[in-house]
Amino acid sequence: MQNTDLALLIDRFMRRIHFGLQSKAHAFDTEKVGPGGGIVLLTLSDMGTPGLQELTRRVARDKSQMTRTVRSLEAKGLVERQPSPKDARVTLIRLTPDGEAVVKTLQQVVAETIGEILAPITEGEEAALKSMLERALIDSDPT
Amino acid sequence: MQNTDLALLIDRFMRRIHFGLQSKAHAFDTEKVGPGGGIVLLTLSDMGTPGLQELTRRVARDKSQMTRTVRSLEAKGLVERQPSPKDARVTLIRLTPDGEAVVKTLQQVVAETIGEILAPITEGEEAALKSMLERALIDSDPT
DNA sequence: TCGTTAAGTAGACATAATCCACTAAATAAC
DNA sequence: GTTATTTAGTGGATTATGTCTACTTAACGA
Repeated sequence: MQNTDLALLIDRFMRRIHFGLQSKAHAFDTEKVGPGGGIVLLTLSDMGTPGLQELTRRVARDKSQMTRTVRSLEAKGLVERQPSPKDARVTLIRLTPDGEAVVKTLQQVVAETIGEILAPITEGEEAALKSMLERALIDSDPT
Repeated sequence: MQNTDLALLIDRFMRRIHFGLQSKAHAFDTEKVGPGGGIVLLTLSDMGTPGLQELTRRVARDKSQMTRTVRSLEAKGLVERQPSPKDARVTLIRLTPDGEAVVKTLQQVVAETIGEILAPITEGEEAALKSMLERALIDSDPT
């Protein structure tokens, strides 16, 4: 039941990834999207065309923060926003072609970085890890 | 090689933990230590009496940030600082009895929170998860 | 002893989190 | 149908974190 160390490990792991990416950032983050924007872009490529609220929940950020992040991405031409035809309250967000291109680069660099960190882990274990996280996160909507 | 989603999963997982803890914070964070301070306290209970630099590397933060965090914990009487007898440059940091007490509470709440999130995961898998993270983080000193 | 490296501190600035109040649209209650 | 009540999104204000640089003091190697 002593799961505290797991939290610490996960924290260190996240920071390790963050660090690895940052050390390469100058080489690929040409749009100066930053970690926050990067996660949003990657998540968008996963979700398609969500509303802002949906997106916010998925990445577990604050609404207003997400508004600002998306605006900044929009200003860079990486995402588009348009009102939903079904519900005039919601704004649908989607990657532009430029955004897609950035996502591709991001995916490569992220995969490479994680690959380095997970070098001592077998592929089977890695798959197991993904599976665990997916199950743990399914409908764990912390609203 | 498409490890991008793993990074996203890990990010969401961290945020999920963060969120879970925060929703309970008012009930247990009586010292208003915050997430940053909490991680430092837990790490200290793991390390014993490290120097500030050691501690900094372990939690992967910035030196100067750590100085401030530790100072604030010291002001709350949760940690003690004393110069190392071996090297006059280093300041050793250690939990006070009050700090230990806070750590116990933290450990309980963290374990509980993670337990909730990891409910769909078997104990065996959880152990495997820890083992993986430990191996991945061993001497991955991103200095 | 001198130059260099390491530990810690402090300042300044940028980014991100957090809280709260507000508008507008949808939906539920009568 | 008109009035509450949610829900989506925005904006402001404040605080917390991250990041970079510069500086002090001590250790250490030549």
